[in-house]
Amino acid sequence: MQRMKAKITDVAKMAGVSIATVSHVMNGTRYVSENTRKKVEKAIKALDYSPNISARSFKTGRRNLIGYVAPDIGNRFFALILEEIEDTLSLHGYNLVVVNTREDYDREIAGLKLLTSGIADGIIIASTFQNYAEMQPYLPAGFPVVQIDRLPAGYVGDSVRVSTFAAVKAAVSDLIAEGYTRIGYIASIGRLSSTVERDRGYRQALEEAGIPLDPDLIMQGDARSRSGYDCMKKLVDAGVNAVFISNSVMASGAMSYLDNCGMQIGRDIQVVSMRDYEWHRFQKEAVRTIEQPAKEMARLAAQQVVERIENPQLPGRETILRATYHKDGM
Amino acid sequence: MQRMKAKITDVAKMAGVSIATVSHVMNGTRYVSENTRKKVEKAIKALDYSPNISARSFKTGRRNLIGYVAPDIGNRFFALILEEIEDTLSLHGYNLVVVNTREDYDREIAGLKLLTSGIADGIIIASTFQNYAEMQPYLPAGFPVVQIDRLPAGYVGDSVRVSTFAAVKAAVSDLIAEGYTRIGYIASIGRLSSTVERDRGYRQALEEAGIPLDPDLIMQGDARSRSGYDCMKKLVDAGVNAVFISNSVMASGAMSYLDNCGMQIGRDIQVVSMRDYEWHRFQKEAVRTIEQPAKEMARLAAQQVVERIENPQLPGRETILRATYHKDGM
DNA sequence: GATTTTTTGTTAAACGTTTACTTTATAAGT
DNA sequence: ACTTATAAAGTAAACGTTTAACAAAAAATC
Repeated sequence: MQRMKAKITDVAKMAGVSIATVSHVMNGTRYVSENTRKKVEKAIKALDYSPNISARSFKTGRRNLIGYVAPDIGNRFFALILEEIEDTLSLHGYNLVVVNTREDYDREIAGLKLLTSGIADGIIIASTFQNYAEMQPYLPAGFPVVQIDRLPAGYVGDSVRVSTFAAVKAAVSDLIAEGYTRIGYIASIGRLSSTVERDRGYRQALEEAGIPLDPDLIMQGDARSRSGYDCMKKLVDAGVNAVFISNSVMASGAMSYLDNCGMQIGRDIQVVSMRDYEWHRFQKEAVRTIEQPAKEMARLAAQQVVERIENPQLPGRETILRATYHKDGM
Repeated sequence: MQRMKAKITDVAKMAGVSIATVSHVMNGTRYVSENTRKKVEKAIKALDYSPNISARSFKTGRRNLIGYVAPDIGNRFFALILEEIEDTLSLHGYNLVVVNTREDYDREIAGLKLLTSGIADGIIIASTFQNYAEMQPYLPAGFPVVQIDRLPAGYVGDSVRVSTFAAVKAAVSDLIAEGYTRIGYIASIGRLSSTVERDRGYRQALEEAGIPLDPDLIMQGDARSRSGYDCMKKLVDAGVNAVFISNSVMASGAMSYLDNCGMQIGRDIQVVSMRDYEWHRFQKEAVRTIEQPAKEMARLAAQQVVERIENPQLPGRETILRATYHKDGM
């Protein structure tokens, strides 16, 4: 026979006190004399009692659960963020519910509906939507949200992201200063805030150096490795001696092509890529990289959503971190 | 002014029916005439009503949340499993709560306590505990649990794991057949079921070929890259011409050493490693690998926990998948 | 036309907590 | 000794659903 899980009334009965006292002992919401507290704690232990979280959540309206809505947790970048969010939240007594949207609008909407309907106390989201207007209907007014990595246009409120503009510009300017003039660019798809900045960085570096934009050196990739390979091929044919690749997955494909045709990075061509957290093997190569402080971003986002939950009056905060440019490999 | 979120009574009032009818319309738990259903649905839409999940969970005891307790979600292997579990669960209407234990016993216990106290309907766990007895106290009898990847000794119940014994043995036997006799082995730490099998595979292959075990060729690593590097160094000094590395992280370090001293894999030395999902770059190298069907394992575990929840009477199932040996690189 | 069955809805009692309000006992102030 | 303040704990009303038990109306059966 499997005995029923003990409830607060059982504890109260055993300890000879009221359920209110038991509750207060557990939550520390009221002073309870040393003596009775001891009794209650003993009963709790004896009955192996733990409160019914559902009942508590129902009553208090707090669930101590935060939703993380990510476009692709298979991507090392978002996985790293996931890990760090989980870690930070657990420090604050929160747990993490994960929704993987796979860059799909419907999945994102479903996730938002779900999380805001009473599952989570707050949400950290790297949205696939480019405009806030599209997601706003699914976020109840005042619901704690922190946008991470990407910032949908028109959004006002808490957000944490990394500005890559300066780092990209520095990297390209650096190439120019070293005498490279035919600098290719493999762009990533989308008009996400995170990718638009890289565009600006590349363009502005050239502009400031007085180098005209050459459309033949700008390739539009689709964020997949194969596409990086193909774009690199075209750029090599177009005679570039340096290239900036806006996405690490494409960089893998691009470097694969360079490898195939015997071009050595750092000698025959310069490569600047977003730094990835996946291919440690690149360490040895002379790839220049732009690193986003993913962990710190995640940590801040987690802290921010907790603060928002605990103090809804707080004004919205926009936190911007800076990417760093590494010239000497990864 | 921010108006209150609508509740079931508001919907009932607006539609001119009882709250019971509204509930039945939402859950399809009883036939409701076309006419009244329409009215209710209209009211739901008009009020933008969605049920309070906490209240529902509290009442029904179901939360539609599954816990995933993993030792290291920063590890690509467990991240991949996480991704696939999330995907499969969402198909069945469940969401995922993640607990990252970082191979820490206390964190695992805390996670189990939490998840079983009313957060989750079931758990999928890759436990750090080697003996089930150590974790059993934190799992209420009858609580739906599926052990994944690792099988604590003494556990009887649902589990999904990959047997690497045959593949490891095949790989080592293959090396022997090709004439390699000084085959090193870099072991991973711990007595986890998953690592013990690799041990057995290596030993048995040698035994069957009549090759005596040479303790000098067996290195005990600590599952970190640095350790792989050091062990490899010793093995090279000991004059191995082939090596089996029980852990992909250590393999990275080991190969790094081989690289450093100019040894080419496939020519100067043969390397068999657990196949990793991280270093795609290895593809080009002549590394032989042993692949675990992580995704399938995850999918099955997710299905299994759902089935267990929906049918608690089901007998426990132990699902064993087979790792595959790839001779021709990754 | 009376009885039974089916269809469609309603009523009200849970579920296990938290917490505002009330009570009792004890100490302090006059 | 009487009131007043303080300390410690108890009472009971929520919270928003689901669902068993019940009721009324309509349809079917005799």
